[in-house]
Amino acid sequence: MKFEAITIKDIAKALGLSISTVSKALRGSHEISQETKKNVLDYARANNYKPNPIAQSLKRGRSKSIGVIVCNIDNNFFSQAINGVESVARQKDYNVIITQSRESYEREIANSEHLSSRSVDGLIVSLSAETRCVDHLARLNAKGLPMVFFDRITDEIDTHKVIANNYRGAYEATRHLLEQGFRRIAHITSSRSLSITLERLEGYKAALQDAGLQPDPALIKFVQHGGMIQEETSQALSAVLEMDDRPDAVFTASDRLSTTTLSLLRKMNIEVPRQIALVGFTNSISADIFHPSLTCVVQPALEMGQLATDLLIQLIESKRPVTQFQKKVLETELKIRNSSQRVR
Amino acid sequence: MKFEAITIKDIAKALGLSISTVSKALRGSHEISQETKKNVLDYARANNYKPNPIAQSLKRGRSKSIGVIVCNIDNNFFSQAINGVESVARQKDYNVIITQSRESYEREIANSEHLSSRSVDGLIVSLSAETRCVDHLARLNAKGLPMVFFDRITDEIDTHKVIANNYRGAYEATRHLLEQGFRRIAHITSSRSLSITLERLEGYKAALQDAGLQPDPALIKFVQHGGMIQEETSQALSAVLEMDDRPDAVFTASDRLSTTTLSLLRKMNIEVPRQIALVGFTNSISADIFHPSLTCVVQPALEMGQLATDLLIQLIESKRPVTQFQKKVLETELKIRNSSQRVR
DNA sequence: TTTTTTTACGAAAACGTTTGCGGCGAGGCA
DNA sequence: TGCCTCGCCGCAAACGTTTTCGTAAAAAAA
Repeated sequence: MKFEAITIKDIAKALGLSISTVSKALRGSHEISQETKKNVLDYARANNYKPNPIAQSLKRGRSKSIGVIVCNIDNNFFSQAINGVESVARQKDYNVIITQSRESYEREIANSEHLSSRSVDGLIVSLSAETRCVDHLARLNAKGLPMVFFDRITDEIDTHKVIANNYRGAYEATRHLLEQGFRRIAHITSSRSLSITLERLEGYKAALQDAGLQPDPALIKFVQHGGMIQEETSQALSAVLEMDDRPDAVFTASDRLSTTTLSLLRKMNIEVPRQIALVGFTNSISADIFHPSLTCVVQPALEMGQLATDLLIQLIESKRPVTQFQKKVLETELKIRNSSQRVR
Repeated sequence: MKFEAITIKDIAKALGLSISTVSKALRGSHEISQETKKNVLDYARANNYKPNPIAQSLKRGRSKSIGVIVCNIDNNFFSQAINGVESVARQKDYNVIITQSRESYEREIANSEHLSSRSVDGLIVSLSAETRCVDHLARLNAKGLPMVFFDRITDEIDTHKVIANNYRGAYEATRHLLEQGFRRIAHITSSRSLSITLERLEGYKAALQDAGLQPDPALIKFVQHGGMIQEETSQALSAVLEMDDRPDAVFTASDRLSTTTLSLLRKMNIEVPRQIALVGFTNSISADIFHPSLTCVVQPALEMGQLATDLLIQLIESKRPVTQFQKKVLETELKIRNSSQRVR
């Protein structure tokens, strides 16, 4: 089962030229005559010659591919972001290798090492919920592997970062609930170790405080695996629902968390928003057909993916070591729908 | 910005051995003494030696990577399927390179050629909605590139195929609507050229006929880009809704089509299922929180991805040319929810 | 004409592996 | 002692490129 393509050597033999001449002709070198160039190019086109990218990679020490590590591809936010990555990468002739950590620290390490040994030219990373230590990535970065973080970033590695304005998104979501008249707003969020968790938590707290309310720690629940394990979300939700002074609204901080919470509330026959209101962070394209339609903070996932890829390729192709890194913050959008409407 | 790792050559130099001895020791060859092997292995481990996969690819003519072509990763069915692909591939130490055709014939061709020139060892393909001719894939397959089709397959290329039992899925969905008392059931489906379209259409028709009803061609609408372009879906839906003898139920044949249809009905203020019932093909994990919760045919996406990958790797690693190909058909599951309940 | 420059090409090394083959020393056998 | 076998290892070619350098012949300058 061998798959053989035409090589430079074949062209050289066919045209009675040397390998190096053909190579140079193909790359348009000035030291080859117009006539020879034309001959080579014509022959190459006619025989559908495609340079072997593996040989090129070996020779050039670059593979023209970038690795992506996300927790989960089966998630609206990340699939949209990857869409963005893919579009930019393709346009600049890079391949994309996608891997999933599934919120596991172990798998994140394995993936990063595997990708680097596969000689990707750079990495686009969104950290797993379990990750507390980023040494595995710091090591690779120190060795010269360019990387860009997006969404779930870390302060410990100095490189480009792309995030949504999580603070503002959360602030506005919470303020919206407050404006609707809700007073006890629970916050169900992801693992404490994630940057997005902290940022969104701060936005939530600030909105409460600006409204003269004191954030109640009992109303803040951390879900270890970001909603991937339904049982965890269920426990967090039950905990706040069983409180004596039950909250009148919930603000969920991630995609999976939001849909799961809505689903659970429905199973418990708790009416949204009459008995409890809900605002979530989600990029689901179906949020408008949920029951009730879900008010949500939408992140510019596609743009984030594109921007991260742009920055990464910039890093990869930069002649001299880059020392000035940027942290791009893109605005979110609050889509107000029924799940947050006050019912009188 | 160079990223340099330790090579066989470094090990050889350090231990005063030849390159070939080191290589053989690392691969556990019998012609190397136990002692030397141990030395080499120990040194390699101590210095975190990782063979350069690019050099190995070049030498061995295999890249240990497989390419995937789907229309759209941002789609529940496909992201789940890719999940399956990734899990099996990873386990067998293959890389996965994912590309999207976005339902474009051109992009499908470009992707397949790009992947084959990237020397993937095999391809997992689900055809685009625009694709009518599969010569580009047939050519690659004839040249010896193993491939497995899933979901949207073709009869024109003889290789392994993995599909859901679309006929039965559609049959049961339609029968369910009939049992609920609906009589005029519209069918909104994808491009005529897709295998899934035909199979689901046949199931739909058969159920009607078995119930003594004659399928009405006017009730069957084909949407060219499988729901990717909302306007097309909107037109198809409007067409059936504006009929004098308006249908009392709709059966949508794909993921995006189903969510879009529900969304559109809602925007038109048409109550589901009171004014019109709906059953869809979808793998959305949120179908239970839709308004109304959506009765749907669920495909075993994960298993399909896993199976396709198993078969592909089998093909890739087979010593002798495979001539007997299988077509695996996995059962779907009908999840009955509110959108198909008869309201009296 | 002779010398210098330019043009156009080829030889060969290199990227990091794998692998067939040949060699060398030691031990076994006659 | 001579021959064969066998265990262990190194040499070198190969995978398909890119790139440096060398070198003919042709063109320009003297």
